[in-house]
Order: sequence, then C-alpha cells, then structure tokens
Amino acid sequence: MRTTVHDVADAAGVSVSTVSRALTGGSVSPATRATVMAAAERLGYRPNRTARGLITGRTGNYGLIVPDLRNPFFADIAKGVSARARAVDCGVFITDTDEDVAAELEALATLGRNTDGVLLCSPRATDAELLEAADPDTTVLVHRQAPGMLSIAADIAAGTRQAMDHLRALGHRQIAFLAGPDDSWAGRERLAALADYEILRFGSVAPTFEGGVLAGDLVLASPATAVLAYNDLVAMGLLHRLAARGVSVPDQMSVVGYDDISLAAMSHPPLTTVAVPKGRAGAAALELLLRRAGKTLATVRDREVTLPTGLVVRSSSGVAPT
Amino acid sequence: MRTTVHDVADAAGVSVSTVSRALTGGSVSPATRATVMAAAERLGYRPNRTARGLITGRTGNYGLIVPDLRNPFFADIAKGVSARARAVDCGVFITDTDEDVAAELEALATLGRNTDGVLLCSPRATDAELLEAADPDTTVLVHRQAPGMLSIAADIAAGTRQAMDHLRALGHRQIAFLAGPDDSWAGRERLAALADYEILRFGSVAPTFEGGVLAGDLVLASPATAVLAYNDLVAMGLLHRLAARGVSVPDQMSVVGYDDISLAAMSHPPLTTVAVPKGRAGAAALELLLRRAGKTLATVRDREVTLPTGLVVRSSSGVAPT
DNA sequence: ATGAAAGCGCTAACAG
DNA sequence: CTGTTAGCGCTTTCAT
Repeated sequence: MRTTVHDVADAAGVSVSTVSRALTGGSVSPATRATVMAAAERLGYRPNRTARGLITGRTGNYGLIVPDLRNPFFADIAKGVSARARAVDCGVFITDTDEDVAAELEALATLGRNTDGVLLCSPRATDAELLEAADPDTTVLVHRQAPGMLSIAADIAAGTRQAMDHLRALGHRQIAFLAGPDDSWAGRERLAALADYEILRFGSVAPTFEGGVLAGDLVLASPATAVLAYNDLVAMGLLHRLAARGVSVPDQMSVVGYDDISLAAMSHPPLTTVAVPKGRAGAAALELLLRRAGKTLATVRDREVTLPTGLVVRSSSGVAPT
Repeated sequence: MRTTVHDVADAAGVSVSTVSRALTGGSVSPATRATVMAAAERLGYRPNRTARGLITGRTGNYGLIVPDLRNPFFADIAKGVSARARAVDCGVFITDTDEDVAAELEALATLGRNTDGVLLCSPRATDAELLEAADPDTTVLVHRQAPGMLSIAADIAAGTRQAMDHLRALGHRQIAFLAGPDDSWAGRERLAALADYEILRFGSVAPTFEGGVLAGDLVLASPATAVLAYNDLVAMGLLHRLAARGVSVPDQMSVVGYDDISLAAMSHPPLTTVAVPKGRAGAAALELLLRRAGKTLATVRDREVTLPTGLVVRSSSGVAPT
C-alpha cells in the first residue's frame, strides 16, 4: 500500500490533520511544518488525488468533447487544450463522440459529473438539448454559441466577409458558396454574413473531402468563377475534382476554404483560406473554466468570447478569368 | 447537490448497498434490480467515479500519451482508444507531449499515479528511461517495443517488404528510401527489413511534409525511379515537390508512403501506402489493460502483440519508366 | 497551533 | 437476497 497521511503523521509524531494542514498551507508552526515536510519527503508521500477530490469536491480534471478527433480542426483544438492543461497541471479527459448526438449528450452527463468543467466543441445537439444537459456554470461551448451559455467562438461572419471581399476585389462576380449542414451553427453564421452579397448558393454538401468532390461537378455546371467552400476539407475535395476535370486553379477557378487546417498549406495548389484560431480557442476555453473555478459567474459580456479570424491568401485564388 | 446512491435508495425503497449491487452486477432479485434501475434512470443518477475509485482502488480511468495530436497517425490512435473507452464506459486522459521527452516522462509519472494504466504512443524516450519511469504492469507501449514491457505494434518489417516487392514487381531497380529519425524505433524496424534489398538510402529527413519537400530535390538528383517514404506525410511533401518540379507521378517517378493516414487517399495522385492499423491498435492496447486489470501478468508471449500491415495500392505507383 | 472527529459517495464485508 | 456497518484517504469543522 502506498504511504498515506497516517504514515506521515506517525513518522512526524503529529496528527493527520496537522499533516494535512502542513501540506495544503494551513496554519501550522514553522517547526512542525518542517518536521512534516521532512517525513513526507522521506516516505515518498504522494497525496491521493481521488481522496482529496472526494472531499474538496474538485478533481482538478476537465473534460473535452469533440465530434471527431480525426478532423484536423478538432485535433488542433484538443492540442491547444492539452498544452494549456499541461502548463497548469490539470488533467483532461477527451471523448470523441463520432458525430453522434446521443454520445455527445452521454459524454456531457458523465464528464459533467466527474470533472470540474467541460469544454464542448461544435456540439451537434440542439440549443434545447444543450441547455438541458449542461451545467451553464461549468460548461463552455467552443465554436458554438447558445443562449445563456459560456462560449468561445471565432468571428465567423467577419472571416466570411473577408473571403468574399477578397474574391470580389479579384474581379469575381459569380461566386458560389458551398453550404454545409443546414443545422450547423457555424453554417448559419456564414449564411448570415453572406446575406450582404450576391452568391450562387449550392445546397448542403457533407462537410468532408467527399462532399467537395461531389460539389466540384455542380460548380463546373454553373457560371461560377470562384467558390467559397464550407471548410478546408470541402475545398480540398473540390480542388481534387477540379484537377481531375482538367480545370486549372486559380486560372480558371478560384477556391477559398475556411478554417486553415494544417493540410491547407499542403494542398495543390496551397489553399487560400480563412484562418480560425483553433488551439488558441481551446486554451482560452480551458482558461475560462480555470478562472471561474469556485468564483461566481462572470458578467454576461464575458460569457461570450469572440476570437478574430483572418484570411490567409495562398495560391488557390486569383484574378477572375476574362 | 447531485443525486447519490442515497437518493436512489430512498426513491426505490431499498438500502444503498442494494442500489450499489443492482448497479454493479451483484446478486439482486430481478424485480429489485428493475426498481432500482428505474429509480436511477428517473433521477438521472450518475455514479461518482471519484468515490468509487477511493474504495475499489481503481479509478476506471486510463491515460493516453501521444507526441502530437495534430499528426493524423496519432489522432487515429486516439480515436480508436476513445471509441473503445466509450463502449466500456471508462475515462481517458489524453496528454499531448508536443514531441518533448521531458513532457512525456512527466505525463507518464502523473498519469501513472492517478489512472489504472497508461497507453504510451511512439514514445520519444529511450528504453532505459521508459523502464525506469513506467510500471511494466500497467503501461502499454503502442507502436513501440521495449524489453519487458507490454506492447502493441504493427508488423512494420512485413509492410516494408510488401512495399519493396510491389515496386520491384513494377520493374523498379533503383529504389530510394527516405529514412526518418535515426533514433526512432519504427525507423530501425524499416531499415532492418530493408537489409534484404538494394536501396538508395537517403539520410534522415524530418518525418514531416516539409521533410518530404526537401527530399524531393535529393531524389531527383539521384537515379531513383521510385521512392519509399518514411511515412505518408513525407510522401505528400515529396509529391508536392515533384509536382512543382514538373515530374509526373507515377509515370516518371513512383511514390509509396507508409501508415495510410486519411490524407493519403486525398493526395494528388492518391497515394500507394502501407496501411497500419491505428485505431485498432489503440483499441487493442486499451483492451490489454482492461483485461489484465487486477489479474496477474499475461505470459510473455502475450505481452508483445503484433498487428498486421498491408499495402494499399492507389495511383502514385506504376511501372518503371523504360 | 493542534488533535479529535465527522464525513465526502461509494462498495465490501458481515449478518440475517 | 437484502440491510447494516465499516471504512477507502483525505480535508475540515470544532474543540482545546
């Protein structure tokens, strides 16, 4: 059995409560503290975090729920969270829900109960389901907003506008938008920003490489000279299909993605895309939970944090063909 | 306060121990069990893992340590682990060490202390460091082997041979091998298999997209007509550079990757590569820990599990130019 | 400043 | 098959 407070107490000739106080910074005489510390050190004492958690009510652990770890977008967020967690020495449970709402809600319930807070990335659940399943004080939404809930989101509308302004500045007048899933929060944000522009809207394609491949033919059958894809994965599928159809990018068709996942720079040609802070959002979300641990709610203004987005111009966009 | 066993016991009209038994599979009458289950369900009861862990001595949690979550290879493994964990209802702490040995060892110590076991993926630490920092009974190495330690690894040598045989069957006689880091276990395994073939070995390039880009020029300056890359990321960088240099793949140069990460199918042209079970390895590793929980050590033969690899032929490899 | 004692939520004896 | 009784290791009143 591992050494416990009792062993240390015996070794130091004091009571367990004194040991506890000495180790957690309670009021103890300097001499006693030194004795206790020495005994603990000598015995190689390691506090049992489980036992401590039981009484303090805090575990020092947090939960992160993502729809799909294989999606580079979420991998980036997870990495940001993990890095921050490592710095502050807290644990992070990660659950991949495989895009399943039921699994998401289940994870929310389980993690909510066993951690000090949970970060929920781009949940597939509805606002109502979220409101019911999540504790608004210890849950923060990442890249999603819902009434009354803490959130860290990117300024999607601004990024969308930047992309559109970029394409229009290059002379494009027939710009296609490949919409993602209808029920996606991010999708609605994009659409809201697009209301100010004239676009050729293409019905929802799956937000995947395959979705982009499929969209390629649709776009080619339209008068579009440029495409704003729902995300980088779609853009890459599109690029793939355009290459297969012998269409030169950006000479005959400009393509702009969204998210700036690491693959974007590796595509052929390198993808012009809207950079979204991912790792930073993850770190900020954890920070939010850490800061408000124990304290009262932040003001409403602080509850919805918006991070900036910015267009990264690479080689997949160019002047409109004449 | 959240609902506890007491609440459920009151609601079901039984004692807390009966509730406990009903929920953990003890001997309870079917009728009672049904009543308890119903009450638990109705109250939205979630067992507190902390409290349970305190008494059972087990936390029901496991740790997963990866060098880089953004690397699709590790994201795949993590997803496999998470999926299995979800099925058996246990928690998984994931730590991204950012390729840093010190962070890896630190995570190993921390996680080792408050979990039932840890999965260590492709550790960057030496055998000696591993042996010292890890508990051989509760740590399993994934895609790495070390004397005396539990491990799940792919049959790298077999995959390497398949790739070489494929290229030779296509008529290639000048085959370049882009070696990865010298100190990598996987790298040494590849090299061992390559001992039976004549190859043009290129010094270690970084196992990244950039490494592949760099290697492109080296390969073109050699008589090679085919390249076996250290991994898919390198292969994709190579493809990128070859395209930029106007070299047609596979007409003028064949390229074979390793790992079969999801990007491999999206590259241009789609990459021929050695498929390595990733999610499956992760799930199997967790399974290993789960099975031996509490029990005695498995036999030595069971301690080193090897999973099969297999070549996936796509479009980046073709007959040698004449 | 220190010790005794009371639990945190749960499971595992031990009776019945 | 079920309820009662102890704790698991730790922190935290409450006395002293």
